[in-house]
Amino acid sequence: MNIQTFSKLTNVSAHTIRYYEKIGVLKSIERDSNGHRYFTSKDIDWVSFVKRLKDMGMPLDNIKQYADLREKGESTSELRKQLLQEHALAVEKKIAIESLHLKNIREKIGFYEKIINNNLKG
Amino acid sequence: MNIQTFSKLTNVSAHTIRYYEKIGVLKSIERDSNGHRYFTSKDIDWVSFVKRLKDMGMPLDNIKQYADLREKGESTSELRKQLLQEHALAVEKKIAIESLHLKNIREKIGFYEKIINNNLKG
DNA sequence: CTAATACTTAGAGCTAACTCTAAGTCAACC
DNA sequence: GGTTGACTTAGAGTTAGCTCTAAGTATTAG
Repeated sequence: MNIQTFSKLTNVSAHTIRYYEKIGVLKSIERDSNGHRYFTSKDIDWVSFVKRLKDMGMPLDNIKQYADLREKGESTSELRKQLLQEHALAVEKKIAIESLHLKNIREKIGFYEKIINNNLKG
Repeated sequence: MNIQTFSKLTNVSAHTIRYYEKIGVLKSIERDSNGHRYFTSKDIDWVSFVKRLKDMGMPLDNIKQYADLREKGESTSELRKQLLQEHALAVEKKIAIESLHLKNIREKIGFYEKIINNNLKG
């Protein structure tokens, strides 16, 4: 498929796709006789995975590292696993912190409810 | 206290504190006869709250809105409560999404473990 | 009195992650 | 055969949130 179709299927703009290729997050994208990129379903899988990592707050730099390892083949499985494990831990911490903040905000909301109730009464 | 002391106590750089004042996130910071800012414990409380909102992913623009309402006094309590409630909901959604992603990543890690075990076995 | 230090301001610079522009090539339709 | 439209590239521009610089004033220490 061409870049437009790929862009629609992945929900990533053509600009961003070229950018990802430039910085090495997308690798070995093939070209046709015109020099136009063409994409396969494997590329869709990879971009979906990249999006997941991004959504979890992994910077593109780290994602690129992962992509570099992936390119080197199966011997890097252990390293890639480690990268994911480190990130999973970081996400767990983030969720824990956010939950704590959420609790604090809920308390603040409770505080506002008291004020508002008192105003209504008094 | 002066900006350096305040910076140390809040863990926010003096540059950032001036920036926050400039964009309206910090308001009514008083000045001494030299025109130097001086801060009180109330300012510490407010900056701590700002940091909490930021840590939960609220953009400075929204925090400024909140600060604007706060400046107008108690009549804006209901609006501020609403702002917080909206954000609390957004954070809940974010946590839910991150938890789902985490689950997916854990699956991927399990997949790597299988590959690595198979390789060891031969 | 001079040097060091803390503050002031306006505004430039930085980083991440895009996002867009300009200039150009190439194929396809009428 | 011209023009429309999709693609190409290098590189500039954008946004958020800082972060730093330059130029200047005021206080303090020796």
